[in-house]
Amino acid sequence: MLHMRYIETRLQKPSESPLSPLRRETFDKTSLFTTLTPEERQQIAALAVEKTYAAGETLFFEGTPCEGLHVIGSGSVKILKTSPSGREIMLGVESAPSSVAEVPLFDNGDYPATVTALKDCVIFLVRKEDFRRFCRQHPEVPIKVLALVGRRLRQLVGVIEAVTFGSVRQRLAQALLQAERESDGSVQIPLTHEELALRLGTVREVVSRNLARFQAEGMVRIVKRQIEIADRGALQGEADTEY
Amino acid sequence: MLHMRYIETRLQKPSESPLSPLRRETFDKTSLFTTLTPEERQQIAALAVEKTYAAGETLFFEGTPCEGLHVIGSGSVKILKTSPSGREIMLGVESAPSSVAEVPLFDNGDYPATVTALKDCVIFLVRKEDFRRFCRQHPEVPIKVLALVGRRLRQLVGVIEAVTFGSVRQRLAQALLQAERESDGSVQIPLTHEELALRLGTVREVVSRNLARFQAEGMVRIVKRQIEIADRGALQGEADTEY
DNA sequence: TTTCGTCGGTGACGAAAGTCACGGTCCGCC
DNA sequence: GGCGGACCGTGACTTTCGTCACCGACGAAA
Repeated sequence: MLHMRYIETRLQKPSESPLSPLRRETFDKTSLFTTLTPEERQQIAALAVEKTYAAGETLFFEGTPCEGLHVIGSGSVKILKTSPSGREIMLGVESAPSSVAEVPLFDNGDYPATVTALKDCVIFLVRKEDFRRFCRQHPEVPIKVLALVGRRLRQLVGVIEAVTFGSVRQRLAQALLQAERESDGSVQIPLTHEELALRLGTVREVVSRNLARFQAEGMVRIVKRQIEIADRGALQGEADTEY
Repeated sequence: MLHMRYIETRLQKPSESPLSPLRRETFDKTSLFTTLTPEERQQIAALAVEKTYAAGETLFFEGTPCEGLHVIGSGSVKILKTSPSGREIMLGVESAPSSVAEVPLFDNGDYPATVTALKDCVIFLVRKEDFRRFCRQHPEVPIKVLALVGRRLRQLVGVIEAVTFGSVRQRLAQALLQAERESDGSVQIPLTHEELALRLGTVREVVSRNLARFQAEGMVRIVKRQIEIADRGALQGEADTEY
């Protein structure tokens, strides 16, 4: 079996050249591999190619063929869909330790969405064939992938609900609260109006106006072009208004 | 091992009481189980509970706990999300032989959406624990589930794109073409304006007006309250207008 | 045939979102 | 300090949606 030979040569390497701490740590922590033994995690970790992206760079575009599983070692990324006229809508955010592009690994399609770095990122790319082979040898892994994909699918359903039945005002409130959570702890929102608009699938002006309303109503404060949350409770109420 | 005892008792039944033709056929045809041997398919088939639903009945509601995998033996269902104010948006359609509710099987959450029968249906319900146990014994199955969930995830991304960037007019054109495909062959669309509105996440009046426009433009004909497609090409063009 | 319930058409209106345009503000850099 | 680029605020306008209201058309059942 040629496969076996190939795997063995790849898998013996790590004992000769030990894995970087970040690489080891990443594969230890990411949810997909928690059921494996440390040795097995090293095996899969050794297969990955390390890549780095600066904030703003895009990892891949929707509609292009899938290279493999992108495991996020550090930093965070956003998953988004673009329209030809330059608008965008954000489908989700993933931060280390996590992964993106699980879906096209199994249905042999192209990437369904674009992914770009929010912060500087280190990504470990496990090639499609390597990952699928690994899955065959470790049947627990696809189960974990399913759990992850399930979570993402739920997020998507939430987005659909918000876009279909909700207003920009509501989605903005949600986005502000989420952004606050992402920027762990600080009430400051490190996003421009334009960036918020792209997350929401709308345009800058609409975000500006809605933020102005929020400020007038005392829900947010804008000092020196910095958005900060003034009344989390009120915003939360706005966010989960039932349509 | 208690598990083994349990499974054995369940699995011996079929040889004593043979499975119904529909049941056998369903599990032979549905994509999740194509990699199994006929005997294995019989095992899983034997675990299922048969249920029937009349058109319009709902199989389960979003937010309620997941019982198991719903395999569609005959008929078709729609997957949808509702708003408290009575609006709906359709996330997808599944027809026999297929299945719904794969996701909550693996992430232990509630159903993410509601599913109701479009036509009279026979459903085979495989209880969650049974299915998960079966997955552990047959690692090919989760892979197939992943492929299916992947397809659904792509559909969802498509819906998001359509509602975020598109107009009702465009989505209506898409829905008409899709409905035509579902009603295999006939140009007649067996849907009321209200039903179309619910599929699109809008309201009846808006659908009526847009249909009237389509008719004025010669894309559809409405005779005796029956919508039929008059100019498929033009509709298709309308449907995939880039935003 | 009458009746009643469902479905469809349409006008009037208001609210929200998107577009265009332009001027103002902040901030880093020469 | 002044320049320039990115970012923000806002007015004016259009279009699309959704809502309300009401009437008319159709068809099944009495």
